Amino acid sequence: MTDKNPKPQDSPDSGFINELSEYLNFDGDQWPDDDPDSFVPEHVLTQDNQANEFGASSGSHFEGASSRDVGNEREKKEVIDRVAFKTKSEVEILDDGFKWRKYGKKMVKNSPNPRNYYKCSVDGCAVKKRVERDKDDPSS
DNA sequence: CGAATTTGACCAGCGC
DNA sequence: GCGCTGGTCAAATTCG
Repeated sequence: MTDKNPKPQDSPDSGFINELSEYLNFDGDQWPDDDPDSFVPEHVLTQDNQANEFGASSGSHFEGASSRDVGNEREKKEVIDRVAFKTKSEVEILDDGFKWRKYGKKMVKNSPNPRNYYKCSVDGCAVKKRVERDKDDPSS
């Protein structure tokens, strides 16, 4: 963890900020391949085959920051952290420990399902989230 | 009453 | 240069 936190201050909410660091931890080079369900919110663990999805077939859907090959100050402040992962759940709002407020919805041609845009509504948290259903797996 | 959600419109970037 | 797609904002509405 280096500069993952948008606001590395000693605010009273540094408690969940610290939690955020743990969630962003898998953006680095150490993906929990041996323990894919370690970063899965317990709320998602409603099925029994979800853990298998993470380590079996969906393990190649992870994409780290795209600004790695640049090696310059190109967009280091714009693209701080970009993590893509697939979860299997009936609900779109996964409780990562934060409050997500929906601010937009868009229909994408890539998928018959609408894409939702969420923003962290917690004070000091400027994280944005893009959530869309898998066209092959509406539950994902 | 306040906060969250919804939906449409607007803007920017990219491809042709 | 124009059109298209994706992303964000803002006003109105709904729910707690």
